[in-house]
Amino acid sequence: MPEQAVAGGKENSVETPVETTRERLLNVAEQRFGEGGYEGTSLRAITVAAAANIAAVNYHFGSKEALLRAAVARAMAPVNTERRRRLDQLEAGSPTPEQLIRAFIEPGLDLVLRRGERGAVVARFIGRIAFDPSQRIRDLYAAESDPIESRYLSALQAALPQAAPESVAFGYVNMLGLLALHQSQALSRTPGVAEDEDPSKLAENLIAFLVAAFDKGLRS
Amino acid sequence: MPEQAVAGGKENSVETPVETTRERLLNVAEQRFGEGGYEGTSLRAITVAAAANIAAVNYHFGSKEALLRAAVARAMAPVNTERRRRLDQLEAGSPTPEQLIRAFIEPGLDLVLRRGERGAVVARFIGRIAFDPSQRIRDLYAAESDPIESRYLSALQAALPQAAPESVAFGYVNMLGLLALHQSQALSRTPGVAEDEDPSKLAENLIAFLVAAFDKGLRS
DNA sequence: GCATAGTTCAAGCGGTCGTTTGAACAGGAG
DNA sequence: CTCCTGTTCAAACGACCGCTTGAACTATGC
Repeated sequence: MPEQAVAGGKENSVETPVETTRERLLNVAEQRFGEGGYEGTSLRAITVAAAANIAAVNYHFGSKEALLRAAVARAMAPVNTERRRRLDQLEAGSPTPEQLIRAFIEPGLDLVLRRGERGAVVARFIGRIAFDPSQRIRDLYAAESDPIESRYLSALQAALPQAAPESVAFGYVNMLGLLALHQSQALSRTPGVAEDEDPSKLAENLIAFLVAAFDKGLRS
Repeated sequence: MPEQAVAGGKENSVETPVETTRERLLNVAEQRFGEGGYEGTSLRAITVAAAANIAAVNYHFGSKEALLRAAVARAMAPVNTERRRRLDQLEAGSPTPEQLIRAFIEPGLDLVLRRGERGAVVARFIGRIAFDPSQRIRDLYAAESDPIESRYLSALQAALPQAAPESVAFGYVNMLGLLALHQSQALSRTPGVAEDEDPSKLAENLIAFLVAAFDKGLRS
């Protein structure tokens, strides 16, 4: 069984980008959980595809749900980092609704759709988990993006002073839902749809759609 | 075991609205599948809650998936009927985008949210199945609403002659997604949100949101 | 009464689930 | 070499899965 040196030790003279069992498990978990959902995917299916023993899951993570939690955390980390960075930057001035919407959507779609097959797998995974049938799984995703949520809401409210707070919250929920929808549709190309060929078109169209709805579609 | 007369025979002199085993199974299936998803809900959990034997599922429906199929068909029937009725009516003239959006959203939210607890259960069930993690389950929902889809798309295109066909399709997908989102959130009241108290407000807000997005947010 | 068709039942089928176990294996430190 | 720690392994655990069986029960038609 070809395995490599452990992470704790000193690195080899040349960087060897061999995946550890832990990384392989997370990669396959992203792919399978995003494809069949949490309940619909067995640990055995994951470990076989990751060329790992079944017990490796419990050794590295502790349980199936802990594996999912780790996968969600890893997938969301760069998205959250980028969102925080953009929010920090925007909060210096008086951002428009479009700037805020862009700061929310683009890290979710660009960061993730522009990176080829692997990025699309991550996108689908995030989108599916965010709307998993089970409340417990959804909470797991919510916990991961919770800290940013309140910052966005108050920034949006400031950018839309004429809109009622419930309307801003309503718009935010819709923005979140549509982002998750298009993330979860990554990898499921429907022939003839323009967005499939150019992911950046999808982001622009979604942003335009949301900007119009926020500007004209929220009651005072 | 208190059971009632069979449907095949003559009715009693007074109408006895006692549910058959078949109906109880469908009712509980709506509730549980909408709560835990298809994979996350066992037949045993359903049959226990329906006070039925587990073999009753296979006797009345044939399999777990066939039970789901029957539940989806029954839940969608009145929504589809109402949508067809409204489309027939609108296609006589030259409907505006708002009229078309209303004809799509209201049967999905009104018909289903205005009928108390039971209607909300049905709404959640439909919304969840429409975006189930498993492709096979989603197809099952799609098959149920497929015939109407093309009629809506061409009516929308006619009402928005300046918009590109891909944009109309994009807007339709978003409309479908947002409807399913708010349907699936039925029964999960978040305190302080205005729409929770008055479901008709939710429909109006969603329609206003979508109308604005369709009118100003689609590229030519 | 008796046969018949429709429905319900307890019990069990083979299979898969998430998790656990205890031994084997690897590499570094003393 | 000998510990020691971290990792992987085959095997098995009990529980639960969807589904089937064959008998019992019920109401109706003759």
